Amino acid sequence: MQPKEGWTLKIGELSKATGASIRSLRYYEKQGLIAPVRTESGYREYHKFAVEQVKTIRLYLNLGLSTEQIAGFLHCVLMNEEAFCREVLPVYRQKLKEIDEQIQTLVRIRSNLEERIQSILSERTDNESTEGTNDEH
Amino acid sequence: MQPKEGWTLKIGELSKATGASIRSLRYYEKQGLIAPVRTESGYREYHKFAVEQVKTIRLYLNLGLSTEQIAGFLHCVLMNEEAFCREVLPVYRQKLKEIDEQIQTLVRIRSNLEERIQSILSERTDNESTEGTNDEH
DNA sequence: ATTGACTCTGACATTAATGTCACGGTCTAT
DNA sequence: ATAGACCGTGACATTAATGTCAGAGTCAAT
Repeated sequence: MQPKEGWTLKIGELSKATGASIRSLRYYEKQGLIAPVRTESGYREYHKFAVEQVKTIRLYLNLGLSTEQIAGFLHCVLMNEEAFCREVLPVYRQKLKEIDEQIQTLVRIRSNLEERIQSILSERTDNESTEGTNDEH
Repeated sequence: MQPKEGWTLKIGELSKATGASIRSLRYYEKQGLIAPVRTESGYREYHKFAVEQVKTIRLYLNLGLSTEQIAGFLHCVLMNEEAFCREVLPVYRQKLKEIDEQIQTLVRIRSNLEERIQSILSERTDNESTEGTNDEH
């Protein structure tokens, strides 16, 4: 049964669509990050939006945030329940601050790295004229 | 024995100077991230540079990099063995790419968050004139 | 009705980073 | 030389995220 129009996914389909393992999807659910409904027979039924949601979750996870941290603001970011979210404003602000810090940190690392690269490059062209300056990719 | 001039640290001192636990410092060593020398009696003796090194390590760890990944380029970043580092250039470039992606992602998340905040704020002043517009900090 | 692909739950395993505890050696001051 | 603070190793525990496996139910097609 191909996902027809704007429909629901079973867990295996969602897994393939997002790259997250089935195991992980169930884990995310237990952590309160996604909430599929259930069919009569107990199968998980995911809204099509879940694809984006899960991708977002994985993205956060890759940045070193924990499911707990993510859970702290994800229902607001993902679902559009602004009304419900008013009380959550300080949380947003806090997150914003944290993200800013992370960005700063990354930028610092980035320029550090770039400096290193530059210094290697300049030393190289210094000693060995131009040999192996090719990008190997 | 206070660290006099440009001297060495024992593990406890390094721990206090960096915020990393003694346990973690030993772990970093086992992972090949730092290499203190040993006194006759077997005590670890850290160079004063180790303070910066460890801070850098923790920074990377906080960004979700593993000790293994860090080890992959840290000897180059930390020690100034550029000559030895030439072969490691592609690794640098790869990292740089990853970091750029992470930054991009974060920036995206950031503006998403900011949008949310704005929309909550505007909705609020929309409905309730000016009540509770105070920052709760 | 039977098969095969999919799903469910639950349990156990694993990896990374860290904590903690036990037991023993070291260093310094008294 | 004895105490107290520090250090060494090794073992076991823990947390987070994920893998894997077992036993059973579901669904679709034949």
